[in-house]
Amino acid sequence: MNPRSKYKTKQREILLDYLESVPGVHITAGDVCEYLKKQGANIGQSTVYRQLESLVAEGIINKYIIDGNSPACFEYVGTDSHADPEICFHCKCEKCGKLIHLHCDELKEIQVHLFSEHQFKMDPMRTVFYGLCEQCI
Amino acid sequence: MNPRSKYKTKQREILLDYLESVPGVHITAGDVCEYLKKQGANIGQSTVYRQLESLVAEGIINKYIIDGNSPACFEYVGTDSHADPEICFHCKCEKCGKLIHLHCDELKEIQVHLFSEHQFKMDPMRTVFYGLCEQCI
DNA sequence: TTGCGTGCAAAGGTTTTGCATGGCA
DNA sequence: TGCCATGCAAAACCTTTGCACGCAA
Repeated sequence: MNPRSKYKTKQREILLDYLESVPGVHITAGDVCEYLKKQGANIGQSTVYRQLESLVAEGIINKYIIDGNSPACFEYVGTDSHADPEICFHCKCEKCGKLIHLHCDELKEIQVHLFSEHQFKMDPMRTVFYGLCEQCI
Repeated sequence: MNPRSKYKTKQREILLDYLESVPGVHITAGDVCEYLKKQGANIGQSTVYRQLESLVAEGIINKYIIDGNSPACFEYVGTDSHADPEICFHCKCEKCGKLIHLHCDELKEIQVHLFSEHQFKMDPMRTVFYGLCEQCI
């Protein structure tokens, strides 16, 4: 469950606090660095990238790639992995950036289909549907 | 429809011939450059990138962004714009990194479902299913 | 002749990595 | 004490851009 967070460092805590304070907002690694510098917490950019990578692996934040050349976006999604057995799917609007959480049984059939027909075990936590939301269509 | 191809240059023709010869295959800009160099057709990489961009805009090839850091993938889809463009879905193995592309009608129903039930217009070009492939399960 | 396409090199920006140091447990 | 995390700088990487030249129409 916690592939990387063996140590609880000051830097990790600061970073996590910040991400937690802006839920539902997508932030780039550069944004994080800039913000931290303003706060006087001078954390190296390598650390920021490495911690973000860890947090993604732990499922605490999500990583979104909207466009190949723009920097990746991160977003806090919480730590309640143990409490929620419900599988959650994500839709990300490419235009306004909105993240939509879906709890839909029908979508679970994708998993079944991919597994039985294509021998691919899809991971709903990591998979994001990109497209346009209701308002942006 | 043809935003850029005002001139029909030798380079464009060579590039298009190559792409046309490998339909349904994912190719990166780097792959193209390497192949062309082997063939003795020394086309500058700027030209490759610029032509690929044009061809995407014209709808002759598709561009897929699988992962933020890996290079973008291109795929020939043909010039018959009136015909039904073949939609391609992608599965990426989180373990071995293998990319599987699927041409599956059943998966198209996801699009329909997401649109009719959740008012979300999913973009297959950008959406990637993450999980584990047959060998890595 | 006109001006788009090309090619080279260099820049651009994001992310990763090497290595010595520092800090958590 | 042992090992992981950090930080700095530099590298790596893909892609874009500036500019002069060449070529299609």
